[in-house]
Amino acid sequence: MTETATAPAAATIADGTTGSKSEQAYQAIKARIVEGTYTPGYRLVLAAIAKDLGFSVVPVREAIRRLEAENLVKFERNVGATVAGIDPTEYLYTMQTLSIVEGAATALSAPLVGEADIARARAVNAEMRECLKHFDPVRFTRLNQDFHSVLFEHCPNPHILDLVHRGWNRLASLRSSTFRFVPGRAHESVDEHEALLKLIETGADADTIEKAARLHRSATLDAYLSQTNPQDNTP
Amino acid sequence: MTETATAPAAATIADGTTGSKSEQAYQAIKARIVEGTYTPGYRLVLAAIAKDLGFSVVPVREAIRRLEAENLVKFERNVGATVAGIDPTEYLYTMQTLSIVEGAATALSAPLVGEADIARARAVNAEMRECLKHFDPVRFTRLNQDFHSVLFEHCPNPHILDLVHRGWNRLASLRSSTFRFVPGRAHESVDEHEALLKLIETGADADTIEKAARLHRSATLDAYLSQTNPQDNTP
DNA sequence: CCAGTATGTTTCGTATACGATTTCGTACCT
DNA sequence: AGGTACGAAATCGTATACGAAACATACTGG
Repeated sequence: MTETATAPAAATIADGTTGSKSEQAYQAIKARIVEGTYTPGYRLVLAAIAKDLGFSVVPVREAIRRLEAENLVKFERNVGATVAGIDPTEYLYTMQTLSIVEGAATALSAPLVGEADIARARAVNAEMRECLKHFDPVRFTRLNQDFHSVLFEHCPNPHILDLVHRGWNRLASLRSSTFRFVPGRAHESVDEHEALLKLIETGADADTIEKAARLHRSATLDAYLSQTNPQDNTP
Repeated sequence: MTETATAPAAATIADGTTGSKSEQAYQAIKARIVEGTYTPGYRLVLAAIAKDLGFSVVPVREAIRRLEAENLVKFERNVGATVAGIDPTEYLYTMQTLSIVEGAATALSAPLVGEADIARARAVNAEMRECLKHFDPVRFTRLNQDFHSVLFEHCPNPHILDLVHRGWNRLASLRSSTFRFVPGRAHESVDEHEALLKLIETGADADTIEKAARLHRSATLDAYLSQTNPQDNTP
């Protein structure tokens, strides 16, 4: 569930055959970024990574190029690649984009969400509510992703789904999302989750679901913004 | 206006210094795809392109990797890359995605669209109306892109804007869009353009504009679908 | 003591080379 | 005659190697 496959269909490899080294490198580096081994700003030196993974720099270069296209790393000519940290502005852009594509994905996915899915989502949300007491932002954020994954993962349009995954991946660099900064938002979030589930359960129309999902996300963004209003570094 | 820069900011190069060969290769290949020199299905042989461009295969490989991430080319392991033609299913996915992101971009862009922009858009639309008589789908499609570019290009969120560009680029492979198949749609399209302009002019709220822009696009999609309903090759 | 230049080190960019894999044509067997 | 197996050609994947650019540092002249 926490798995966030972003690779285009052709590159999706499940069995033992791990694919080309280029592909392996891509998976490996992405994993390290998403799981936090490579923190934002970390300098990705080609030779070092190549040696570490055990093959030459060429596959590593290709992998990094792909990660660049996904905006997971920032690449500068003749200088090198660094893990793309998210400054407040980037965070805003990413969240706004995600609110739109995830809203759409959730709406498109809704008719295909079965009772079992609803139950699972509700279970996750219960865990989140439980988690509110001994508040752990990292765990809470992971559950949050699990919850939403259930709702949008059935989206029949793979392009949109891919965009949603990419958005979440970018956010994964900050381990704890907004909730670390705006703990109050966590409570509201859990409640909105339940409301969203009710909408899907009762078969509300697509537009209503889309709006709800979008608002749910942009509310998180707004909470963050009103928290950190003094900052304003436009790029 | 017809320019569709998709490259990430860092790679945007305007002056004579054309940047790395990798970058040059990327630009060159993309240009050939978009302008139709490489038609869908065209087989991109590394060595051939490298020789043609005058440098080795390594930069070409990287370029193709980037194009793959943009879904402009399809890449198959140990087989090679081909220009990603768009089959009906892909067309559907792309148009649906575009309807969503372009709708959002247009809405976000609307408050920043000035009178000059409106005038320009209206001029383009007049040309389109003119073009309806001696109908030329290719020209019409290009004007169509110009028109919409004016409306969404001010979108303050670069991520969303990038997604819109990518969508248009993918569609660029089919030179003439839907209008070749459903000429009747062209008339409606021109009328809807005017309606959209009125909405923006009068400062309609974001939601209204977004819906109008989205519907405008999905109507084109629907026209195409009802035209070619017998086909149904799910991937 | 500071500024500007020279030098050295790190890291990237690209070319070349060779092994691996697929594809296609042809000959052979049934 | 049709299908299968083998082999050659084409093409990709990766390693290695070397030149070029950027960054850090030390040195010299004012």
